[in-house]
Amino acid sequence: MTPARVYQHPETSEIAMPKVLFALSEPLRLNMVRMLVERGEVDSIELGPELPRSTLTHHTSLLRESGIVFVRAEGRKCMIRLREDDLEARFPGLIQTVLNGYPAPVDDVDDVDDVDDVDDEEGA
Amino acid sequence: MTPARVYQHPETSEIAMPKVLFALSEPLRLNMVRMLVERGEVDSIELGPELPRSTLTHHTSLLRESGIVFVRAEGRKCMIRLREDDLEARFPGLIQTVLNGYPAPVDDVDDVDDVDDVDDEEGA
DNA sequence: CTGATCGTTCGAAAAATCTCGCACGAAGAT
DNA sequence: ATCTTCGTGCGAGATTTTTCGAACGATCAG
Repeated sequence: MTPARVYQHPETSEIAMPKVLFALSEPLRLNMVRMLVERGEVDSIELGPELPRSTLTHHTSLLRESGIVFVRAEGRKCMIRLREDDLEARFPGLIQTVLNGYPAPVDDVDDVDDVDDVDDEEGA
Repeated sequence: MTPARVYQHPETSEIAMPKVLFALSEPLRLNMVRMLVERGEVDSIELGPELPRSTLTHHTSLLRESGIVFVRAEGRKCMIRLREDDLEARFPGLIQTVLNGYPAPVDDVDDVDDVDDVDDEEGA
């Protein structure tokens, strides 16, 4: 099992607030982060099934390089998950605070799984 | 006393998370926000004494248009303050969470008192 | 009034970012 | 082996952002 593709990740201490905020400042990436919070580790393609592959790689790379997500290769595909512990250690409450202030797009209604590992509700 | 310059501000409900995050994603502007939290309302020039005026206007305008600050003309100069209540109502805890994760530059030593509380009276 | 200072706007130039087609190597299926 | 699918890197083009000088009106001191 030699990992074919190796991904570079910043150390926890290297994660910088401006880079993280910039990564989160795009609705596309912010929705990706929300999905990661809700679903845990996901196949990269789930983050943007209708995006061109090179575009998707661009956004996932940016999320990875800013320290928001951890990426690992599994066979052909790559699995992506939020660096929850690292982010929580470095910027406590940030992700939750941001997501609370950014309503999920209503057009996404296909997640009917019992996903209540995330805490509490969103108002309005 | 007709206000010479009038500034457009987004309604509280119009303040959008992506725009706010983008505005905060630049160290320059993030430091401005920190100063606003610490000092309350300040003369715009205090936010960047060494910046060209047009550059300063650019950044303060961006902060204003994203809903982060309130700007008012007073004589020749313009006074800027954080929209604390509006931001807190819309994105509870966001500003504090972000600033907590972004250490102040040690370069700046003219900081008077230690920053322990921020929700206090700081009026001029 | 004159002169100085301030913030804004315009314009242009530079830098960064975003999008996406294409070719390539790696991995799985047959 | 071949064929297909996947992610990545490259390159180009488009869009956005950043910077800052110059000109202008407004304000204040004299």
